[in-house]
Amino acid sequence: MSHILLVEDEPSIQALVALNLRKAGYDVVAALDAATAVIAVDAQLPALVLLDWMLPDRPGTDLLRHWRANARTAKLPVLMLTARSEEEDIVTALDAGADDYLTKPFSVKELNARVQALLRRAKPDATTQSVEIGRLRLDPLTAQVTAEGEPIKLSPLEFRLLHFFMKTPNHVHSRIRILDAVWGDHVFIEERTVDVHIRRLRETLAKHRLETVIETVRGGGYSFVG
Amino acid sequence: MSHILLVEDEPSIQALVALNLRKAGYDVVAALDAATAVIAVDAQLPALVLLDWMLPDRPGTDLLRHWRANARTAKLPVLMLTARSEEEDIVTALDAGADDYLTKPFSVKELNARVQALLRRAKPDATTQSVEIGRLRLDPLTAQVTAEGEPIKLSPLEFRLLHFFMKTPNHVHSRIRILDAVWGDHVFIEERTVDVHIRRLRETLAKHRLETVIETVRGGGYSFVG
DNA sequence: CGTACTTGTCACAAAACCGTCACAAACCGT
DNA sequence: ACGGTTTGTGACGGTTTTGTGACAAGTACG
Repeated sequence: MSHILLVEDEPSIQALVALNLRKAGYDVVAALDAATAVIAVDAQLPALVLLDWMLPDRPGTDLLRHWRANARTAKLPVLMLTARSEEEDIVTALDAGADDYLTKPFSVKELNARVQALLRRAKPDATTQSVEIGRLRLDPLTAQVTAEGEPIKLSPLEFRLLHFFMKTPNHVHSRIRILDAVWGDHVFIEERTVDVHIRRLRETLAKHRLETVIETVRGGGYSFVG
Repeated sequence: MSHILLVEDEPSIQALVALNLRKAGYDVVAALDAATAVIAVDAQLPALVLLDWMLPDRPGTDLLRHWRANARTAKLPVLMLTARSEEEDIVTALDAGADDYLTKPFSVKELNARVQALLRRAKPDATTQSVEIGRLRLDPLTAQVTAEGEPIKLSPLEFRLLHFFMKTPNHVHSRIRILDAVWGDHVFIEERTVDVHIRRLRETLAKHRLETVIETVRGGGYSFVG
């Protein structure tokens, strides 16, 4: 369920990489230029960015520096894609704050390996790690939720919502925080919509004798009790 | 209430936005150009600035950079208003340090939502440190109170009240002080209302064999004994 | 196309909460 | 013991917050 942003202006490469990453189970958002990439990151912080060295509107390193300078995106894992393996380029890339680089042409296998490595390294915060609390188990990789082995069917949004709660059990989250984390920073959504989705989630969980896991904290928000 | 500075040179938009914000209960100060805005911020730091992209004397981004460079105004939440949704502009705006942006034309509803979100996000975190006194434990992060592990259910107000007492045990607090700290500085509430909530709190705590933790100090107020 | 599913929003219902009052009880100095 | 003052308590009405059912728009998919 990891969110990957691919910033690449060459359509053939973009298609190839996106296809492979999707096949590997990642959620891929593509951007053709730096401006689009900034907006995409702004809307939802991806787990990883694949960033092409050459972009039509701005050098990739420039964009990278921009992200590094911003607190919210400072630790965003970035894998740079460089056309040639010129050492100078690589130095510049790492200097700008790239976590890793890959020179074209690269094999699909190598790409996947690097991506996985970066995601794993960047995750003390388990986003690909499955979470298990009480009788509930949620696996982001396979997008499955089970209660004592029995699968529970959830909509994508409900899944993200539940995942968010299970990542920090017993913590109270305000509706604003929930919106930011589950929907994305820049969405324009009614706070009360959270309530509705909480209800739907509760309803589904209740079918598996889990009616008490999500608790209302009046005036504060909701929390997962475990 | 919250003080908002609106920097916008077009009278029609200024009037519209100001009207709506005032109706929403904000205290709005308007500036027609960058120079006036600087003076206004200098005079009183607003809780939020709505900054137009195009100003007669200076670009809005320029003004924003000026603020960001100054310690006093560095963390001032700024919501930029851009005329067109040109991605280029948005990038520049965020680059200059805008906290959010809004493209004209925008709905009143959306404006309010963004303003509210920014103000809420800017609010300093409430104390998240948990307090433990005797058999009682209060954790603001999870909004839970427990007596030897047993959860105690409290209303939001009771929670804040208890938290206040536990932060300074064995301290006598007058009703006025309690009102200021728990209800807020300038509320118009009967002093005796404190008594009622103390009673309710005591009642709940009594169920957990904690009937003696809140003591009455005749003529002085109440105190938490620990 | 049509169908099933997802998602955001609304309007109303239900529940919880809060402030206040009136009166009872406790306290204090004399 | 007494009058005045302070505090405790039960009850009540109004307000705020949350739950819920319904609906419409959008999406995916055959």
